[in-house]
Amino acid sequence: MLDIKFVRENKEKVKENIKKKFQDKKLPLVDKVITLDEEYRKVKVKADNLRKERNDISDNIGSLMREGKKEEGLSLKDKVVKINEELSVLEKDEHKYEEEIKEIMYLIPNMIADDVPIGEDDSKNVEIEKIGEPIIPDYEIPYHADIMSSFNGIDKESAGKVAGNGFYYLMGDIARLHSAVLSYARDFMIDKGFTYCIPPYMIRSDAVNGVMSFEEKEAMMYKIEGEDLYLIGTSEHSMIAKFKNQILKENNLPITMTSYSPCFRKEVGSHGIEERGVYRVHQFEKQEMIVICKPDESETWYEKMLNYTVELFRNLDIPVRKLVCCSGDLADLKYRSCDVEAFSPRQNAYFEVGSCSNLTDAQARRLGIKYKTEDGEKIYAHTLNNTVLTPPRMLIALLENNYNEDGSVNIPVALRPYMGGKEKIVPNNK
RNA sequence: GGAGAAAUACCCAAGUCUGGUUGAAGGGACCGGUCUUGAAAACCGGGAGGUCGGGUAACCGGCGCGGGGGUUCGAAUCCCUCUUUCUCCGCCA
Repeated sequence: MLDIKFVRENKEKVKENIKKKFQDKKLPLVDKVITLDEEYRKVKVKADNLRKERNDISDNIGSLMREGKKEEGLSLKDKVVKINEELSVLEKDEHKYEEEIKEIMYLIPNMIADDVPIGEDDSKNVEIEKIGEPIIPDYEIPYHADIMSSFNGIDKESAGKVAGNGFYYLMGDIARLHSAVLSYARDFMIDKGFTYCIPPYMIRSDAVNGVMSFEEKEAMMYKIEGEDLYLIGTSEHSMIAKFKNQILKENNLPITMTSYSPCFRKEVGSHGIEERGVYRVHQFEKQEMIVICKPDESETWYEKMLNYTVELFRNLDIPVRKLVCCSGDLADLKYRSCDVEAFSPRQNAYFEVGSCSNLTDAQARRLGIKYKTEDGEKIYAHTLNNTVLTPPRMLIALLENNYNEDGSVNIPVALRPYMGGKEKIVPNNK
């Protein structure tokens, strides 16, 4: 969400930005919101003046009553009644304009960084760096679900009966590996100075509306029947909403937190749920990192956060690449974003395992997250979020990159303490 | 889940019964000063948060006492509703 004043003063820039994002259908909204804003301010001045008049007369009545001049006081009532009649019309308009303006402001995308590559969709995303040497062994790497099966580590059939498509049972070493990577990720981020947090897994509608767009909500969020509660799609939702309507102290910034949560997603839309594997599912778990900082620090934090993810994957011997999101693939609140993709030796390709984003002050303005400077000035903070890692997707990368010809899977050194010291896990039938 | 109490500015807190000179007493913290080698204490003085709007500006105005709505000429104060906190009971991992 942009500042309406910014839109007023930078009309062409805002339009240019919309074009860059290939959302030309939103172009008329800019002029519309500027007109609405002008109308709104006109009405507000009128209404403010009337309210002033009403307050004055009412005060007057009060004084007269106190002095015992009851008749005189009561005779002024009619005036105020008339003012109130006039006012009730204006206030309706005032309210209407406010709502309309807010609605449009929610639709106008955040300004994107100057160096974001221009492109319509994710096919135009730009690889900027590969880290780690991809190794494709001369033996075949099975599909991840088949690797898991060989360990008796997955049961999607039962999950289908119990919960439906898009769910899974993980078992034995595979389940343990799942917990191990999460624990490792947690400790990794704690070592980077982040505060570990376990947030609510359900949030109210006002929190939901603060952290995401209406379309996102419809496509992602599960609602609890009969309650004003939604299952979170990522802990970022509860973590950022935590600071809603708060004025933070400057010396408490940056706030750096790493949160764990299960994530629930309807995955309505383009891709749908895949039949066999655990790549796209309704429920998964995630270690997340969020930063709330001063505006001039957000770009530095963005780089740092992105590199933390890369470092973590490298610690687990998984080759990755950074893929910068192009303008059209960037969600409306984002200033810039970069996906981290892990190498799949089975497909000889990279696949998405995380996403790092700088939302500048767009999310903070929506939620009212500010900080107070030493001079007493209140400034919207910048918010950033990034995936640390998400099993089960992480398990796909881990299993494929550490798969041996005999079907066993090596455990990276960093994970061994979380796996009872095992150097590798071996399929049940061997 | 049941019964009761409460939410006032950065913090504590008066005002709510009995609506009007209360946008809010008092204190703490804060800022300036006196004293002091410096600091603390004491004393003197100072301004009060947030947000929207008008104005080149000085400045002016609206909203605002947990959120939303209502009654009224007028609401911190009365009514409804939601949220949160506390106490007691029940239930539970």
